[in-house]
Amino acid sequence: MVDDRKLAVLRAIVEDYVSTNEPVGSKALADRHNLGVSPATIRNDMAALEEQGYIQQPHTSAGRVPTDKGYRLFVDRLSQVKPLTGAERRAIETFLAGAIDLDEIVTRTVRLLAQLTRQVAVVQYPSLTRSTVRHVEIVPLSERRVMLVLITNTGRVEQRVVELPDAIGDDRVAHLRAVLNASLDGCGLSNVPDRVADLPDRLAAEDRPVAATLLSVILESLVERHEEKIVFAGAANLAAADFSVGLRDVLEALEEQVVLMRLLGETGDLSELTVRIGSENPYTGLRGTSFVAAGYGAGDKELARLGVLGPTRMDYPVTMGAVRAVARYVGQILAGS
Amino acid sequence: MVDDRKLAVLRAIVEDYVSTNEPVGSKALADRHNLGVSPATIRNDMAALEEQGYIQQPHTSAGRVPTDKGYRLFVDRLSQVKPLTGAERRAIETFLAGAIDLDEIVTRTVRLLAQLTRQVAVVQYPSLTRSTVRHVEIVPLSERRVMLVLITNTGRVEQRVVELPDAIGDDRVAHLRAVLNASLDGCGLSNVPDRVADLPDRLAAEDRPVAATLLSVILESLVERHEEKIVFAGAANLAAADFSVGLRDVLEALEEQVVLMRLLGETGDLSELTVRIGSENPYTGLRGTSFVAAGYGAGDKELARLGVLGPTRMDYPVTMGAVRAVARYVGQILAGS
DNA sequence: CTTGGCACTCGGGAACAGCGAGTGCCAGGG
DNA sequence: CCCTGGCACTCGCTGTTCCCGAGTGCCAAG
Repeated sequence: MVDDRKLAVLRAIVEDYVSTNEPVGSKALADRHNLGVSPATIRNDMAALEEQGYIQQPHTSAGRVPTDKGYRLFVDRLSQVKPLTGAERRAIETFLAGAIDLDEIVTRTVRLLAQLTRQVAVVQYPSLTRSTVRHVEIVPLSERRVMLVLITNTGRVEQRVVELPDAIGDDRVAHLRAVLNASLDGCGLSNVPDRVADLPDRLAAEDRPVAATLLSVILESLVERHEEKIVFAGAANLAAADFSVGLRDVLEALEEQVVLMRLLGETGDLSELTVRIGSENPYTGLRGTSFVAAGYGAGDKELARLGVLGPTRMDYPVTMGAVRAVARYVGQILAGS
Repeated sequence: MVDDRKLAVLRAIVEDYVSTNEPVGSKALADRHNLGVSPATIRNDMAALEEQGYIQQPHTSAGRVPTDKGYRLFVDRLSQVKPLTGAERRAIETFLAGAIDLDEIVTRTVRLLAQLTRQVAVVQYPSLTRSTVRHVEIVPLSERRVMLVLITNTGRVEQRVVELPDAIGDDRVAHLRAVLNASLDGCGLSNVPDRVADLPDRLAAEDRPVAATLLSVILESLVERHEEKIVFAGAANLAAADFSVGLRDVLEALEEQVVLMRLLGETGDLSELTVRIGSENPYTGLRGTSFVAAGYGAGDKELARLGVLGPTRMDYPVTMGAVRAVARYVGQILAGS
């Protein structure tokens, strides 16, 4: 039913369509790829492929265009990820190596990815919930106000000003700091609630109200603040790609954190590439676009995800290569810092 | 030469063109505004206005369209800022009041402004150089690594991991922290270099290498890091405005921090509105757009700027009203927190 | 099963005409 | 001196028509 030659035809159609952006006809196929058969034969195969929903005609008597289903087959069985060139690898390395803090790593990554793929890049900040506490700092601002700073092993820093129920001196601050760090150091963020459950009981009575306030702030705003930060870059590339139709919807989707989270969120294994094509996307405004995502992380733990959004008609092998490579390099940088 | 009636005609042209987005002719003007004169008279005035460069014809025998010079005159002399409605004010207030830290204030502000004006909003983070040190924190991570955290009076937190030349114990960390805070507390960031110039000399010899390292990091990366962070939102509104021409250039400009800085940078007085129209913009990609900016700050110090980017054909009075109002509210929020 | 041939379809571009909004100019009137 | 109505003119826009050619589906022969 779908013999090898039909698959070869489908592959050729996808490749030609991606590079020319025009419906591809049987004759052009026979010319540009040496499939060893005549246009007429190709036509028969194309009819079969259309029958099964892999390709379709925009208008009667125009060439064929791959459907989402066709791209899916192409990605799953007909293509292989194209590795980057040496020059590209070196460029990535030097570009990312210059970053000095987490913010800059993420910013540089997202720009790099956008430039590399000439599409829209999306990067999620390393997830709080999957990282561990490296340090908790309490900074007195005035008698009844302190700043809580939580530092994670991924270099992320969350801070928050807290109003205290009692005035508090420097020595008590130091004590609380020591206690908090003793219980939380190295603790996975998702385990924080368990660890601190009985903390107030183990403190002197006078410390309890303050400690309770601080803990509730830590829990509510630092740990349970699931909303991961997501940034994107390369929106200008959208305008260059010709699909002006729906551009507005795509831009809107990009500014909706919720949509981005759903795009990135449904996670596969670390460094597995996820490709979501056209109507497979979870948001109607993103039909007509495909998303290539990968997880990244230090060591073997996936901390967050990143990806590239572009027209369904994109060069999947190249895009997938770029996404995979960048994900790996970011992982290395994070592990090393 | 430019008598009152001609100005009235110009005003009418701008208003009509803004609301209809079509070149406006003499007859339509006479109908929709009661200028008390006939179309023929208006035609004469329009000829004069065109002669002086305030309006122009896209094609022979089409209506007239304001030029940049025409908009400039309109903004300077023919319009007055339109205050927001009560409902809008309340919406701003409640929306901004919910913000918990600086990041969120800025994020909410930029979205609010984009939504309010249906254009692209640009907000600069409160400038480091104009704020003062509230606290310096040194957090030991390991024997030879510490994290430096600088907290400003605007709630901004800058952090950085530092490798030390010597191993250092907790007590020496505490000492350094105390010394640093003693000299820097309340100090304007631009004065930091002066304040710390002779610090190493006043320390014990064993502390000097470490102190020097820390100070150089503070100076280089925290204080002298002039590059202010700038964010934008509402790019989708660009696609809605019909000027698909040049959209790509505009998007590119928005992703260039440098361009944004130049847009915002040339500052007027606090809470003075700055309007830059079309070709007055410092970047070629932004011809065809206008930018309305205002400074904001806590109290009477301008900390940073924010603004709105849209097509030259924008509703200036309304946009200016929104920008001014949001700038004021953000100032209040910052002052209060 | 493949291939060449052939009639058919239809989107898209070129050429063309008519409409109508808008203009500039001019002569007459307050 | 300025305003006004009238009038001829311009020219972009729209709808129509026509033609071309790429591409197809089908069929009969190898």
